[in-house]
Amino acid sequence: VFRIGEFSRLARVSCRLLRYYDEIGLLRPARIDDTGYRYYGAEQLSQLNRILVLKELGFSLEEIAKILARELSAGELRAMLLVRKSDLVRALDAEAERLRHVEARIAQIDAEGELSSDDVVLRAEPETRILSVRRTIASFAAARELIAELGAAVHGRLPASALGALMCVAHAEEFELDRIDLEAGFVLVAEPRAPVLLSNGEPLTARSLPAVERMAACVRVGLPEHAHLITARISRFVASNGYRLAGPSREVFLERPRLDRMESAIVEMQFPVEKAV
Amino acid sequence: VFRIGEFSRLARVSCRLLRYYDEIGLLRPARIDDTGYRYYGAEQLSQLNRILVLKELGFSLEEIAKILARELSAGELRAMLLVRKSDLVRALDAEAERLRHVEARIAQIDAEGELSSDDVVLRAEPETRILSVRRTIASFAAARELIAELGAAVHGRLPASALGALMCVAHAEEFELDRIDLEAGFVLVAEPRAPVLLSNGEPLTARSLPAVERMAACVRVGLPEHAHLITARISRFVASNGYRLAGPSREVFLERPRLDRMESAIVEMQFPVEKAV
DNA sequence: TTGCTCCTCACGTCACGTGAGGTGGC
DNA sequence: TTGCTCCTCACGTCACGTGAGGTGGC
Repeated sequence: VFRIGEFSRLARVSCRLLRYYDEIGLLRPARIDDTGYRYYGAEQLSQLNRILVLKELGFSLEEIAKILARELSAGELRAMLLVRKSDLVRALDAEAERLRHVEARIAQIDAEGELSSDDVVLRAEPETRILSVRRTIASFAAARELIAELGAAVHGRLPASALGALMCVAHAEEFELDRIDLEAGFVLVAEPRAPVLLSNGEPLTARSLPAVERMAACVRVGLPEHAHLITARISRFVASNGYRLAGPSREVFLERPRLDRMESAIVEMQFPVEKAV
Repeated sequence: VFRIGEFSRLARVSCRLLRYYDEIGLLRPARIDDTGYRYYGAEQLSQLNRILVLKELGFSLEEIAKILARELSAGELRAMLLVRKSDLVRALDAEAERLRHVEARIAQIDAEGELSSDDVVLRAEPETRILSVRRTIASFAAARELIAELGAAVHGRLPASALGALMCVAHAEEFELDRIDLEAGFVLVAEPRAPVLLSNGEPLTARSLPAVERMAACVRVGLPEHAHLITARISRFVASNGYRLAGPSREVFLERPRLDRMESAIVEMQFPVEKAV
């Protein structure tokens, strides 16, 4: 029979852990004398090892208590293990990706002498409903006109609360300055009840932008003409972290833009990416 | 300029996070009015994204604050990233191993209909100094005699505080009941100052048992003749989790055994294992 | 006036680690 | 008596989540 100090040395755990497990009722000592000293036997060592094994498998102490009390069926245990397994697989993937990011940053310091404090974030985007038109246009000025038209079409036709941010989707595979395949529209918070028409009678289309698992995003302030700076930054991020572009890019106007002050427009540029294997 | 709610939606973080970052001085809003409302601008969005990027890389908020304040050189950053990288590699390994353990348990439930609440633990053992003799013996009774001899040799020759547990090391590759290659001795807490001799004049040897990265261990109470039950349990653990034996096994007597009551001896059986690739 | 948004506490999280201050046993 | 071991609080951890209870702005 062992006092807590020796028992903790045998089991290679801390005294605090043993007192804690006693406190929560997970592992009670065989005996506690009237001075409060805890005494453990070999039986407790087996019990403790069982607990440590289950802890290693990823169960919480609360779950372990239930398992030891045989309150869980084999089926329930199996289900818990399956959940744990898929969690582990996901965690492994995420950790491997993080490792690549860390390696990319080390390479960056080695190549450039410093860690550029980038603001390119990677995140998941859910599916989004938008109300839009798609056109091939010849200049940034034409894009600006299209946006103005959109604003006019929507004005008063839809409750302000039904509309989210203004956004553009760049569909062209190759970017040509005089032939931009552009979709422009508004994020929809609620579906429109009636068709919305442009001044030329052309209707806006409500459709879904697909969900994107990995969206590389970066905020810029300023004219669309300056977008290539951000594009370059994102490209560098994408390349150095082992991704590649995977679909049309988006520009989300975080504030409703004022056409006379586009130089202070706040835009998030978004590029869908995927692992380049 | 955005209030906290809209800003949190744009950045896809919680208001609580923004208030917390304000509280710890990591990201201050552009302006706070006299009612306490926080106002954020596009500039803050970039800052926040930088923070999120660094958080993703695994830095703590405290470290991020230092990085943003440019209090760390590129060299220091590189060093931190290297540490982070090796942590990640280790974590990946450990997670993969945990995944195999979980899979083994699922397979166990599928095969046996229940989760045996095993008490086989896996742990790292440090190098250990022991004072021992090695002999080929013909029976368990001979082993018992050897242990008795050891106890007599040590009695009074070494301070009790210098001696740890009694232990045996089973060196034989193949286990033959009548030719057991057995090493028996005591764990050394302090080196002996003078040679310690057996009754026949043979000296005990002080030597180091190598450190073992993965030691599968299980406690048993009872006669050494019953050890095969535990051995079988450990073998099953080893096989079903994708390990294989890697070196001589050990028996550690957690309590100094009384030769007349070996049936209540408390012994930890230890088997070094390695990944079976 | 009614929602909606914002505010500041303040507790909870999970499994202990780490003292502080004091007592028991040889 | 002196160490050594044990005891019970009680706070700290890390980065927020989650109410409670109340106010500001259109």
